[in-house]
Amino acid sequence: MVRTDRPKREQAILNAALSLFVHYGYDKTTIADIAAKAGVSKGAIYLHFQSKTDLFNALLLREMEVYGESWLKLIEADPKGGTIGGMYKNMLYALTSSPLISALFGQDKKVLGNSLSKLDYQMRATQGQSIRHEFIAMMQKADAIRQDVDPQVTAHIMDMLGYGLISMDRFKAEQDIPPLQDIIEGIADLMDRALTPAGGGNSEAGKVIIKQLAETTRHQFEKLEKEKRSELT
Amino acid sequence: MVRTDRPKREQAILNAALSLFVHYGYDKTTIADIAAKAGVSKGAIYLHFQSKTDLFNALLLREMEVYGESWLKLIEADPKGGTIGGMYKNMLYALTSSPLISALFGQDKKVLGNSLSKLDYQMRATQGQSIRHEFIAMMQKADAIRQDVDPQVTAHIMDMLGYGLISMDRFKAEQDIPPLQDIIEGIADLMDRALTPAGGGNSEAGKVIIKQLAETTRHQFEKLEKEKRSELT
DNA sequence: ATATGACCAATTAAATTAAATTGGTCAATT
DNA sequence: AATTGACCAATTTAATTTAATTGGTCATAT
Repeated sequence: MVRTDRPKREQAILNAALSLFVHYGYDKTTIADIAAKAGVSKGAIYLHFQSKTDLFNALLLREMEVYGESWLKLIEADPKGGTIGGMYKNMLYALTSSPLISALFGQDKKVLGNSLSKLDYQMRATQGQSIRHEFIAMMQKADAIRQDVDPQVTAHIMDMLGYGLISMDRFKAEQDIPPLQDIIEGIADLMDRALTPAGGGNSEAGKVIIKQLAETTRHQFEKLEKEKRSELT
Repeated sequence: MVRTDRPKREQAILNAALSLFVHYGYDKTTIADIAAKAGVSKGAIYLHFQSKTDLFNALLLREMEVYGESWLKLIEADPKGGTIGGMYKNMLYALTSSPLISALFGQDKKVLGNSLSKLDYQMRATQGQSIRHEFIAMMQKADAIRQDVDPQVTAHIMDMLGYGLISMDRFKAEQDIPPLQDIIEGIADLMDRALTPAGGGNSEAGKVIIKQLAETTRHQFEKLEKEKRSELT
């Protein structure tokens, strides 16, 4: 059939790949599996992607864009989006809504497999995802975070919580972990109480910075992926 | 030599085992290694311990006692030991000062190896170590923690931070991690600010509960180990 | 033009065998 | 009575071979 439009089928392939990668991991998922699930032939995959790695990269790029977009949307919609707790909450929600990004962030060996974990994917994820202390400093300058906290330490603690959120299941039994939503809300509350300046701080200025961060992060992701793609030609 | 007194040599063996286990892991450490390092013969090890597993259990028991003791000592000495942040800080300090307990708590595969991780060591460590929500509830009753926090969630967040503290190095590069002490102090500060009731709360009552907790934990450890030892006879 | 799937080289996994290590014992020694 | 270290069965690790899988191609079909 000549009528199948390419973009649509490309998305179908990526959708198939996403669910298979997340479920069975990169290594255990074969091109044939993806083709079958997407309802196309094996050869067709190679009409869209140069290689399996390239396919994974493309998927990652798409998911990162989804992640960035959903984060931005949450920020826009949230009246409390300008506080540090609100910002963090939205980030975590966005993060947990994307299983692939979560897997990357949590360095899920099962999903990443061996061929991929050797590459610097988790490094890129870490760089892209972890809270930069410069951001905390900016929030301080805008009076959205108390002046007397150490940006480095605060950023690191936030990283710890992000990491813990998606990898505590390796450590605790499922039934001992409260619902994800409750944890996220709890963390946000904790952050707000501990880090908001006396008097409430400047939530409006905070929102501007946060939106900036979300956009920068998104661009960073795109750039990283574009680079990777071209370098693998 | 008949003159070597048993307790002293037993400690020497445990000391040797500790450093070797932490350095090379359980599997890669042989009885012969331990004997050599402790300056005794291989056979002598079996004059003190029934098996390698038994030796490990004995070591664990000793280290848990050290941990419990050092925690209690820190609580006693700390004028702020009655606040939730102070309590947590002391717990983390005690934890990080014991490499074996840390390895267990962080489920360090390298240290625990394969033969041990199959056993329920980490489960026991988790049970013994993680913050019980009942404790949070007690602190609330004593007005040492705000009434309107969810004990389950709060306990879990504290677990996340404890876990993150000793396993973030798997995730972030060494140079991106602030000094341990700074992180611990930062967490303690965060906890205090977010969880202390308006007006400061009742720090004295808190201290009593915390001391109770430390002692209970210690007893729990002992009981668990004693059980394990007898059951392995 | 597009799409397919049989086909292949190359990698990976499984099975098999051989070699080395090690937890634990005990006769000999002090 | 206490301690040792050579010794052994049993398990682990390493090496080797064999079998299966899979990423990627391309002649053929639509």
